[in-house]
Amino acid sequence: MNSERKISSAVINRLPRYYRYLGDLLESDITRISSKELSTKMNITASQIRQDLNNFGGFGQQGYGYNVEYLYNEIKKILGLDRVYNLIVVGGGNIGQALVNYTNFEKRGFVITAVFDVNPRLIGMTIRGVEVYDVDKMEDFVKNNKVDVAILTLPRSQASKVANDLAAWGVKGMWNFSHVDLAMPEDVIVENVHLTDSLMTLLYKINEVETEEGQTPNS
Amino acid sequence: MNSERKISSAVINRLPRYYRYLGDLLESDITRISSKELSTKMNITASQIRQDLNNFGGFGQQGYGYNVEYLYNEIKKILGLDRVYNLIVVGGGNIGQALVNYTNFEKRGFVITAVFDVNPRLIGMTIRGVEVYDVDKMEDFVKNNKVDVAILTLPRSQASKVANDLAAWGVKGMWNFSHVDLAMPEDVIVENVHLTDSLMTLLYKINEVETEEGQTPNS
DNA sequence: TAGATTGTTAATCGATTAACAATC
DNA sequence: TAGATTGTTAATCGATTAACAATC
Repeated sequence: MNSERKISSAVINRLPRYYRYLGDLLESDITRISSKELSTKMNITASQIRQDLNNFGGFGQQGYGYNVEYLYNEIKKILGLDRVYNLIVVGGGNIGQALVNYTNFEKRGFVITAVFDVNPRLIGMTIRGVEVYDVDKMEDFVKNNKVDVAILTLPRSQASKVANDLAAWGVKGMWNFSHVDLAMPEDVIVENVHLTDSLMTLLYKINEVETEEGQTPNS
Repeated sequence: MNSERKISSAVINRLPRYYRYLGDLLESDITRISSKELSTKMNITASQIRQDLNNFGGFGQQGYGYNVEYLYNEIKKILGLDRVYNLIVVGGGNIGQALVNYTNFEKRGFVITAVFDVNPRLIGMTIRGVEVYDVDKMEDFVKNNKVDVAILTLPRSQASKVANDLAAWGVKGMWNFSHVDLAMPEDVIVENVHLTDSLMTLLYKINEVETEEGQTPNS
């Protein structure tokens, strides 16, 4: 609640996973869970769970564990999921369109309000009710509508310039699917989704396993 | 080259980024680079670069630095990118289709050979030349064609069962876009792309910055 | 009350950074 | 040769795990 010390990225990255598991428990009508039980389900240590949660407060009770619904809602608040966010998609290609069509986002309160592209064949179209505008309308749009996050799904060559513009116009969050690293002012947050990199690490690990097996017959 | 000790995930996750920067340098006709220069470009320490690379061998030369083209090709080999991989997409929805349409994959040697879905309206269709089959044809396909990686872009409810089947049929790599954690045998590698989780951590950080600013006027 | 389980401090482990001798 | 920069060892830092007193 009070920002006593900075929470490490490692912890933050685990929060959505806790949130998901607690949501599942809630759906299974489980009302309480101990860090021990949750640790078994999630394949992490109970110690880590308790340490992680205690960064944000004491949500449990000795001898009892955690109330699932209460903890779920607390994590929801911590993640800031108790309100709606407005997002725009910049780059109406494959991935941009797929994200607009992903209906689960809306259910969670992530609302895509506009798509921007340079392609005249896309401009004026509507994707699941969301209009595609010419990028030259973007400045106006961003300045006249609350935009929490820009989803960058445009070619590498254009991403940096566009991100700089958006940051200058006040957008504080960049969800970056473009295959470049963005240099942003420190009050602008960038979260990268580098799909190609992700696939490459998978391939590395597949080959690593194959090599190991070749060398030491029984793992 | 020889698997003396296990390389940590932290290192592996950085390899694609090195590869990308070296590729960019190569395109700019830069022939040599020191760890110092590269560290400035990449915003990491020179020490980390040298440590990372030395997990795989000594690719540099004292007093000179690293030959860009040589290092680029070495990392390419380390990542296993010197050959072609066959992938299948399981779940022909938005994201599945977007990945099939993403032409950059093919250029890198990631070839999508088939899409599987349950939806009769998709089955028989062709996406950029790739046929969509009924999932009940999947076992045959996997057993008769080399499939390096299955891209899982199906609903949460079905993902675990399908992944288990695929693993049983010999698929060693799962690129998992479904919002569940998969429990696989240890010779099967899972790389998760949990888009919702990624967006949630972004939102957390945006709110964190706003709070800080509210409390301490000048950062 | 006794048992269970938290919150938290201390110990361990691993990853990053610094330092420097080796050497191109 | 002198200067530069690596490869590698040692020091530091941070994150994870273990332990246990507090307490429901």
